[in-house]
Amino acid sequence: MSMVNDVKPASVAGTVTFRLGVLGTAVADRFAAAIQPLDLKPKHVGLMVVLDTRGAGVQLEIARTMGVAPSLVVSLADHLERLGAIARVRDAGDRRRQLLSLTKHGRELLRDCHTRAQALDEELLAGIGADDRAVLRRVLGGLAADAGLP
Amino acid sequence: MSMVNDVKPASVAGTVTFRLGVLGTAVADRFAAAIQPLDLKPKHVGLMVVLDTRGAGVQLEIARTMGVAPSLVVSLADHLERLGAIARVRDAGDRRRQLLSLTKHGRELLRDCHTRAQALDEELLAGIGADDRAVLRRVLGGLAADAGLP
DNA sequence: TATTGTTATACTCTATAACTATA
DNA sequence: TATAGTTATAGAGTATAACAATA
Repeated sequence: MSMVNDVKPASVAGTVTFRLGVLGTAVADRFAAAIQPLDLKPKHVGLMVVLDTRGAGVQLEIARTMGVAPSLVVSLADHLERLGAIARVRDAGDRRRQLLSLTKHGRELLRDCHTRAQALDEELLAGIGADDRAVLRRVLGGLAADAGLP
Repeated sequence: MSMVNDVKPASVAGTVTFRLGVLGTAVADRFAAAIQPLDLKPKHVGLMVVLDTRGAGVQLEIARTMGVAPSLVVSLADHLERLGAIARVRDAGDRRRQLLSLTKHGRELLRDCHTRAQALDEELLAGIGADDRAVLRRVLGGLAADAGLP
């Protein structure tokens, strides 16, 4: 049996739902500011992460994975293509399909995003001990997996 | 010394920054759907939480606490006032100021939001053990406090 | 003149719907 | 006729700037 009780929060402010929502918004804003010099927004990074995780993909499937409208994938991909971060190639077997894949430059950009995100992690987690950090990473990873996110 | 190493994630997808951003957005969307029947949006709840936590307050200060523009507090407060969730009273000492405070109905609404958020917590944390839940709640609370959030 | 709140306006993000090309 | 992608349009959310009332 556990030494730690799962005490329910006394107010909405203490729920994981509310806290994740508020913190997520604040953190996303800071991440957006950190990657602005790269001419990227969080959703661009999200698309690149999908390509990095699942390999090259077709736009409609990427839209489903990201939980956004297909038309949004078009504009995100347009921008990333202009930056030289992704390549768009027609599927020879079905010429309606566009296959998106990360370029070398795209992988470099993603690496740069990683560095910047790690710097924000350091600020964010400055007051958190190593054990708690590890639990946080593991639990957030599990929640993301449950939600079908990369 | 700790038994658990603070292993750095190998890609941006594994950073706390990225995961909080993505999860926060997803969770906020679900919370928004859950409170829609109450004619509330997450920012309305945020404003009520500020009033519940810090007591009655002046609009400009509330805007700073929430990290939003003062003009947004006007429209949020307009809506909450129409619902009968808050009262707006002119400060007698400085008649420029409006003092916002939760009404009885506002506290009831907040209680209802709490119930709905707890239900989402149960879904969200279904696969997480009690110890991990407790750590998650504590760490998220700490991060929120560090960020000056309620 | 400075400050609080409000109103007017504009911008960003994103979705829905119409359209094109291919199957 | 159905599907992948694109373009056009519209709506939500929010900020900035102009304005009004009070200090």
